Order: sequence, then structure tokens, then C-alpha cells
Amino acid sequence: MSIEIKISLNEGIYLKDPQDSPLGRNIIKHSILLIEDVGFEAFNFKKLAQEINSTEASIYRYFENKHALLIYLVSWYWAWVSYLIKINTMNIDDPKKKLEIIINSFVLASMDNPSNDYVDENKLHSIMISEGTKAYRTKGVDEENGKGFFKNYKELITMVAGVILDIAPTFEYPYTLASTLFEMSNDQLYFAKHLPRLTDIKEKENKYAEVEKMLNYITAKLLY
Amino acid sequence: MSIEIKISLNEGIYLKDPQDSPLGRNIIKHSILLIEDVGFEAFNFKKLAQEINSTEASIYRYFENKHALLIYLVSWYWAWVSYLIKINTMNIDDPKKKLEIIINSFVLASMDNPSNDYVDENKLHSIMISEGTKAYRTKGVDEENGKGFFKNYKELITMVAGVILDIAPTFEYPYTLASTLFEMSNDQLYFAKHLPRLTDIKEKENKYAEVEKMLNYITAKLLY
DNA sequence: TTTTTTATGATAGTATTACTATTATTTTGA
DNA sequence: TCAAAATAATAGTAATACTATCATAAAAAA
Repeated sequence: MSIEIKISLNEGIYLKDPQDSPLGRNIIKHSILLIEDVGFEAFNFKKLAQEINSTEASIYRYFENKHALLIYLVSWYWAWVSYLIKINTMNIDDPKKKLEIIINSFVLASMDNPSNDYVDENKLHSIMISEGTKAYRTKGVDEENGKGFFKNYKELITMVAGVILDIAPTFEYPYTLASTLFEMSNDQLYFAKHLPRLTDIKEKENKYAEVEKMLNYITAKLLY
Repeated sequence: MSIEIKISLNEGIYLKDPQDSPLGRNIIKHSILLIEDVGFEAFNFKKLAQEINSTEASIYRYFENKHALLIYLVSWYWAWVSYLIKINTMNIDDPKKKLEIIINSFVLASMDNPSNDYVDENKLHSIMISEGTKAYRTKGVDEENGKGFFKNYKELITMVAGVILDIAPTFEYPYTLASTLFEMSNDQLYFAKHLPRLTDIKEKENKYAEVEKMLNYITAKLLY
């Protein structure tokens, strides 16, 4: 028995809510597996259709194109991390402790607590690390931002910035620090794996713990 | 009269050195203009050929594909920033002052000092901001890294990490901080322009100065 | 249950992209 | 001035990113 969380995502991202049908959920599930496997550039709806024994045309009824699907996945991730943080900080008052939990959620995201049976949060995290920024680094950002496609990211950052300000009310860069912690977490994990000379994090079992420690150290220096 | 710097880039990136011929230099020049204009996804060799009154086939003699061309541009940028830092810190001994110059070079990169007549460093910087990470966020990273395609980035970061260690020999994260300063500079400028709720930097004339100030503040807190 | 609606599948087709190949022409430079 | 190299012109192919149409199956409404 799994906890069923219905993640709330901006309706404009999809043509038809994939959470509402078996085919839709299959699209999400296997798009994560396939993007992880072949990378976003080589990923396409034809290959995805083959994986799930469906057709290109059927997938196009859910998403306008693979870019929209990526925004969907990334938004799911942002929403999922927000959710994780919310439940894990629910009974916590100390904002310093809260920020530690936030950092832990940025770095580990999924290690535990799979929310449902069609989204593998672990794999989704690794897509986030390699492909995440491609969701908003496009010519269409401004238009898509206008339609609210990145709302989940902004909400997450706003929440984190709030905690930062609770710790240090006069700190001048709460939003910058919040987005930097998120981006750093992904960047440094990516570098550890692929471009190790750009980071001090070593590609080992405990690299997540190392990144966590590093981010905690940095925030402590900046805020305490 | 312009200073002619021959930027040294890994030979594997191109099939034929574009710096050595008028067509090659034209390819570089107009690829920068065109990518800035239409974005990397919509950019292709056919459009580029039209811009320079040449042909697709001719461009393919210089670069295997548009991805290789992006790596070339990004490597140019990394090499250019390294060069800028080198000449601007040449007579400086104080590593703190050096790091300030490094940060200034990360943020402004080009504002002054155009090195030659076919690379517009200003536009190249803005490509770096929007498209830069796409050069190494691909399925081929490991293979390309093996061929030394990202050497210029690593050299830049190694140099900066060295300065960081000169300031604070016991600091545990010199490489992480170096790459973070570089990435933050680009990310925060991008956010200021397109996703302002993710940053404290305001999209104004002096946003570069703001980012510079912010990065100096952060490094000071972490290292001094 | 029957009918109607909706979702999906099967198939086909188009425009664009990302190349490769071939031959002609121009440029360079020995 | 002749040979070699670089570029242009042209054509062609396989894959991609869709769109359209119609058949069928499943779900919902009557």
C-alpha cells in the first residue's frame, strides 16, 4: 500500500493530466527511465511509445512535445522536494534545524519515501541533476514563465528564503542563497560524477553526505 | 589595430581550426550572433550557412555538428576569462585582491577589452549565461572529457582554487567554491533576467556590479 | 443493456533536421 | 603558371518532430 500524493502541477504544462490515466502514468514512468538511459537529447516520443507499447500520437495527446514533458518532470521534482520539506519540518521550530532539513532534502530528495509506484524519485533526481536546467534554459522561458510553468521552483525557493530570513533577518541575499543551495547541490553532484576536477566532492558511496556537510558548512558561515 | 590573441583550444573539438581561415572566423563570428538570436535549440548549420553566404557542407568541414561548435565557443570563453584574469592579476601579490579580480572577470568578462574582431565577447558571455551548461550536460560528457574537451574549464577552476588556497590554506572546498563562483555568476544573471523570483539581483543597468558585490561578500564571509 | 462519448491504437503522411556524397569552381602558394 | 587545397553548388538520405484520419476499445450515460 503506497501513500497516494496527487502532486499539483500547473495545468498549462500538459494537454491532458497524465496522473489521471494508466497510459498517462505509464508515460511519466517510462519517460523517466528512458531519459535517464539515453539522455534528453536522444530521447523522443517514438522511442517512448515503443517502450510502453503505445504510439507517438497517443503521447502527443498528453504533451505538446518532449520539452513540455521535461518541464512536467522537473516541476514534479520541485513539488516533491517542497512536499518533503514541508512534512519533515512540520514540527520543527528552530529555523537552523529547518535549513538543515532543507539541505538534506535538496541533496537526497528521495533516498527514502517513494511517494507512489510510477515515479521513481531516485531516478527523477538523477535526471534533475543532468537535465534539470534545460527545462528553463530555452528561448521560450519568458513566455513559459508567464504561463506559470516554473511556479513550483519559485514556491520552493520562496519558502527556503523565508527560513533563511528567519535565521538571519538582515541577510541581504536570501533568494540568491536559496537558489544557489539548490543549484549547487545538483551541480556539485554532477561534477563529482563527470568532471571531478571542478569539485572537492569525491564520487563515492557517501558523496551525498559530503555535499550535505559542505552545504551546511557554507550556510553556517554565511548566516550564523 | 587590435591585439591578436590566438586562443589555444583542444584540437579534437574541431575538424579544421576555424581561427586559420576567413570562412572559419566567419563561422565563429556568426554562430555567436545567431545562437544569441535564436537560441541553441533552433540554431543549425543551414541557417548559419545562409547568414554567411556559405553552405552547410562547408561548415561541416570545420565542426562535426552544432554541439562541437558550442563546446568550441564555451571553451573560447573559458580560455578568454583565464587570459583576462592572468593579465589583470599579473602584478598583484595579494591573493584577496586577486580573487576580487577573478570575480570581476567572471561577472563582466568582456565589458572592456575586445580581443579581436570576430569574437564579440559580450555576446559570447550572454550565450555562456543561457547555453553554457549545455556544452557538458550531455550523454557524451565522459567520452568528451576523456578527449580533453573541457580542459579550459578545469584549468580556469584550478587556477582560481589556487588563489582561494592562498587566501585560506585550510579551506576545505577550494574547487567547489571556484566552480560555484563561476556558475553562480551566470545563474544569478540568468535568473535576474528571466526568473527574478529566484534571486535578489535586480535586472538593472548595474546588475553586474550587484552580482560582483554579492560574490565578494560571500567569498569574504567564507574565507576571511 | 444499449448507446454515446472518450481514449487509445494503427497507419500514413509532411516538413524540417542533420547529416553525406559528388562534382564544379575558386583561391592559394610552390 | 600549375597543382593542391578550400569552398561552393547541388543533390540526396535517414531520422525527427510532428499532424491527420480512421478504426477500435473502454468507460460513462441513458
